[in-house]
Amino acid sequence: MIESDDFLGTTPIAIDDKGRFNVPSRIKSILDRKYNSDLIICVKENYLLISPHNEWIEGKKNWEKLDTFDDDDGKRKRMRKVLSRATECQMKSGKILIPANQRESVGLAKEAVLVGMSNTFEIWSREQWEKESG
Amino acid sequence: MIESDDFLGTTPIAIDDKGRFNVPSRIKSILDRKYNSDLIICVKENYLLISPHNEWIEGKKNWEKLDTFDDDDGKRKRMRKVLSRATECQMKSGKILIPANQRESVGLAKEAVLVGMSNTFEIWSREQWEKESG
DNA sequence: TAGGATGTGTCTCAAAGTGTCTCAAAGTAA
DNA sequence: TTACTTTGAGACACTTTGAGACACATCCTA
Repeated sequence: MIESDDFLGTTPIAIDDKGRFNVPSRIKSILDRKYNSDLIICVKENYLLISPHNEWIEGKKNWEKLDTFDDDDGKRKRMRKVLSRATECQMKSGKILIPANQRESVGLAKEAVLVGMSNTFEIWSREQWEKESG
Repeated sequence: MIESDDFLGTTPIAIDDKGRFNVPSRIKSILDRKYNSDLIICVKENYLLISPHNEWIEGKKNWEKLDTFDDDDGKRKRMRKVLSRATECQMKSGKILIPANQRESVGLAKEAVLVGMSNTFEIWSREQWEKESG
């Protein structure tokens, strides 16, 4: 099957009682084909940002250049905020487990939404997503 | 048969109980000849916009690059707006399936209208189309 | 070392998606 | 008109997907 290499679209997902969700088949097939099961989860303002590990490494090449003289109020501050709460994770048995503290950080309950963002994807609680998109 | 390379005209189509429609032969022959079966469906205000995947890739070349740490108000938000409303799909067995949530987004029931728009085409519910064109 | 919280593998069943056939209607050529 | 071809709606059986359930594993702390 010929498919695009981009994460796209909005898919409602259900988070189970252990904090996992089934990776939608469209997303899973892109991970299988273009990347692998290794992922990085970042906590952003009101959603979670999930990158394939390879994409993370790519991005890192850019922000690693940030030198020690950058002032503390700008980008460095934002980076610290994100990196300090980021974790590695893996897709296992077609599912992704979101650690409890990250779920709490963005108020993820059972009903959630996965939003494709080209080379990464985001997980929103349904409430937050309705605010964002509505 | 004289064949144009452009999607043109207005064709009534019937959406079946699973959410598929038969691609009108005029449209199908343009897809077969000039493009292929890979498509992108975008949810617009009150209709769906379907582009051949190639056309989408062309547009994508101009996109901004996203950064893990960028603010959520700027380019990320703009990009999310576009990407979250797009889904890729394929014409299969001469039919296109419109996912349930996209059908709901624009109120597509059984009676619909396909409108050619040169290098893309649109799907309207009959009611919306009558408002738009009438 | 027992018991809770967290994390993992696998199964089931309904819903979503897919391939193919039929038949009547529309279109086309002689 | 008549005979032949193409088209499109519907039917139907099959496959894939995803939510939920459940049993088991691991880790931590008391």
